[in-house]
Amino acid sequence: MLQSKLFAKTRREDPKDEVAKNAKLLIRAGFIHKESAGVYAFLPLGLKTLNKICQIIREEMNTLGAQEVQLTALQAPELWQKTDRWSDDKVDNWFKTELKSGGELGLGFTHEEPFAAIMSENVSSYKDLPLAVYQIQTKFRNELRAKSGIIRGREFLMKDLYSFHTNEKDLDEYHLKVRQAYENIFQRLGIADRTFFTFASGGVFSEFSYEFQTLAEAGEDLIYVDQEQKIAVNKEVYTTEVLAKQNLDKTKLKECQSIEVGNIFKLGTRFSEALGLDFVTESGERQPVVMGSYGLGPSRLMGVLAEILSDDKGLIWPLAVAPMALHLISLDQDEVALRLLTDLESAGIEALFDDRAVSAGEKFADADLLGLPYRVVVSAKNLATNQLEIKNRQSGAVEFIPVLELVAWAEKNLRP
RNA sequence: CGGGCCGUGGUGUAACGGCUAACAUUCUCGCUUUGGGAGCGAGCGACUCCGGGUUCGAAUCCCGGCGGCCCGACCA
Repeated sequence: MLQSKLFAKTRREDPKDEVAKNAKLLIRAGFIHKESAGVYAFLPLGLKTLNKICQIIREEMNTLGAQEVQLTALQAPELWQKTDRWSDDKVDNWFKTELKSGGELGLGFTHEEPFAAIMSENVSSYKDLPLAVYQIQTKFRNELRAKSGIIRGREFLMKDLYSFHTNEKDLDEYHLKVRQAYENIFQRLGIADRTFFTFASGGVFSEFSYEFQTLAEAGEDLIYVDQEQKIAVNKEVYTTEVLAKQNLDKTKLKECQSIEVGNIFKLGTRFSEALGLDFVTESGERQPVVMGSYGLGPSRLMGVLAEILSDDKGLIWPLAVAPMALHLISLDQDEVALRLLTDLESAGIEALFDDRAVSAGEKFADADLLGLPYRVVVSAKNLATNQLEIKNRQSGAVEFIPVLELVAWAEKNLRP
């Protein structure tokens, strides 16, 4: 695609109303637009990256056998009153609105209730279980204080998976599978080595909940990491008792700042009992369904990537989620570059060609800021020896290849 | 929700209570230039967040509102 036509302009300076690195960089690079505190729009490049993150999550969810659905953001009070989560005293981050026809609706901040309710229409026998459904949907939370750019917004994208089982044991087994799927996702996103399965407070549902915490200086959470076992304990449950229970040696733990990128809750029968979600067993008894829920925030993940994979010049996207793989820069060699772009695109390789009439320095600076994985320079100097220069944004490594081999190089190096 | 700081062209900043609100950048046009945000010239672009007050006179002082950021609290 031609950069001159791209609806996104880079900025030279940091926005004054942001402190978080992820927001500063994403705004400067034209990936997102700030609408108000904690509310961000996704522009073409940002949306491409967000969609790629979603697609990776989707593939792993589908591999698990979960089915994708889309529930509504608008929520009627009745369901939530049954589980005692409608009142502002119980849940303080609802966005609620009056209906002109009378009555009230809220914007969903999570979806245990509607999922349990829908399932009660579809599950009646042990033969219907187990079952897992998920959605990737915008969630709304009326945070008292939004902060950290797109890492903690009032409107954000969330993948929420819910599983339904006949018994706890089945839930436990499924929980391990989801855990593996999450590990796969973090692997593909390039943050697996710094992301830890973490024990956290179970809140009202159970003794523990489980989180996935990614180490980052900008993190809001404090966790205690056991590097060998790749396990951590959130500060909120960091007690001698818990450590003993999880077989963790206090002297081996390291205190780290981190960002919660995913979570798993064993819900048990809290929601199914309240909402009448039950099934008939083989022996003809009626029992409540056992539920689990599993969250993952695509937009937050994007913020985390911006936060930890960037440098002082700008963003650095891993190939798997970069809006495009290649950034073509022409130094007064637009014709050749344009032909290369056409060749790449007809081979199905996404590239951005900086065809703007600006100085070389500005093109380089912007390429660094946008952070596409590879920068290809087409210049008279290189063409004199019939070569192109390819620079890896992350490692800084430079290689030269014959002009005619660009597509072959791309097919070899840019395919997942 | 408590505490602190702050709201000036698209962006980033400046301006003692007093001239036509200044500078840089972006943008437009022309020239020039192309290996790290190059140069010259000419332009476009702001009722200084909103409402009230003090004053001969308010971007500037006072009050209220709204908005932003940070610390804390909160965070299925």
